[in-house]
Amino acid sequence: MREGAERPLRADAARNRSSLLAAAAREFAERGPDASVADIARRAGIGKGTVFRHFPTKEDLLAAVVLDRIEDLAALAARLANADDAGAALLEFMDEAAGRQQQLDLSFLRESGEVNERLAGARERLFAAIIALVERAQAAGAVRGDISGMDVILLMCAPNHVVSFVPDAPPDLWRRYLGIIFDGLRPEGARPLPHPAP
Amino acid sequence: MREGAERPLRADAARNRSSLLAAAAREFAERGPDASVADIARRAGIGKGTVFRHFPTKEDLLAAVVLDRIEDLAALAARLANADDAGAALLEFMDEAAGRQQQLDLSFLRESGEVNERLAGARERLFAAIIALVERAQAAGAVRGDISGMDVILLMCAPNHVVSFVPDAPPDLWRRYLGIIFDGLRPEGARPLPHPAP
DNA sequence: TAACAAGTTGACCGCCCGGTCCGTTTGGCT
DNA sequence: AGCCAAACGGACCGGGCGGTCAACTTGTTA
Repeated sequence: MREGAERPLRADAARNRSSLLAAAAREFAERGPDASVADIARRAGIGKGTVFRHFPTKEDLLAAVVLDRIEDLAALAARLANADDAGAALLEFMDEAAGRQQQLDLSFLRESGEVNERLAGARERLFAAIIALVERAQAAGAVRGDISGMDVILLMCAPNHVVSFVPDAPPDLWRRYLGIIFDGLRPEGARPLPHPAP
Repeated sequence: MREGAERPLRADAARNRSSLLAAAAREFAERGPDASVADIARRAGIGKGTVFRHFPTKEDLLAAVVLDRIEDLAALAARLANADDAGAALLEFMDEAAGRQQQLDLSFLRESGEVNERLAGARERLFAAIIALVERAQAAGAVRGDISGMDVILLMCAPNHVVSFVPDAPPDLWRRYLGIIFDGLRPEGARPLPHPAP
């Protein structure tokens, strides 16, 4: 049998796999990366052993969920890459990004970075797409010049994190903080920044 | 024996208590609120049982550390309350706040909120002082009008959090993101915010 | 339909954690 | 010095975690 030739999953296995991924996505989103495998399995309606048959490690499961998110965001960024209003495109990207990954914050940045080959690749593609969005927005004069793409990547999820501390937050309060942060990215009234970008 | 009349600690107990608090502060700052009690005890050079003699619960220990931070910040805010330049005072407060509590983020906002009476009181005093700083800065025209004190409280620690995701971050990279966020609080170029303050 | 590989399962393992307990040590008072 | 309450410390406990395994079930293929 060749390396790349993967035999198709059995029907029940494929069904279990997809409900497992869905359950893991919900559970990680709600409880963070420390959600227990047993809870995820229960939520997916499968046994704990089955989880480890599909993913050798909890970290691999998390990486699979994160990979989905990354590819989702990369597709979004690609779709916005040629928008007419580059500034609005960047804002829309940050808005959608924050909205989609409620709570599953930047863990995809460092977590399992070297563990998973595909994940590292997808992350690079996402980063490149974001950087392109930022540079177009800068060229259009919608974003200050002393900002790097990495700045946007880092600030992207701050709204969700910030909101996670208010007890009964309305579900779109994060938009308020995205608004504030995005205003900080605008050229109007920008002060020189005290430290170079990473 | 009266209620309020607390007998003084024995000399060794007082010594242990303070080194315990110091170790806990360092350990919580480095590893987050999930730092283990055993590690803290080892770092303080005392037995695990001694930790629980001083604080009945790990959460109480964390609350004590957090209380220190809160009172520290409240004193800072009080010192800046009458500064000449109200805008600079607010910026300095956020700068110092972010700098002092490297990584021990906003947990003090919700964690152990109702557990500890003193902590809740100190938190209210800190909040009031921050709100006063913000209102003075607004009156001076240094901060946009549609911002509440709570916004500043929530955004205060975002720089630290954001920076915690970059692998080998220089120790004052957070200043960059504080700069961006603070620019977002300025009146110049502010767009209307999409959601009311909490 | 018969037979087998692929898939499933929950009991089980080792580990680490917060918290308890009691035998031991030690500082303060007379 | 001698006493004792206060303080100490580490073995210990119960619980939950990630991960394993061998017995069992099921989809697929001929």
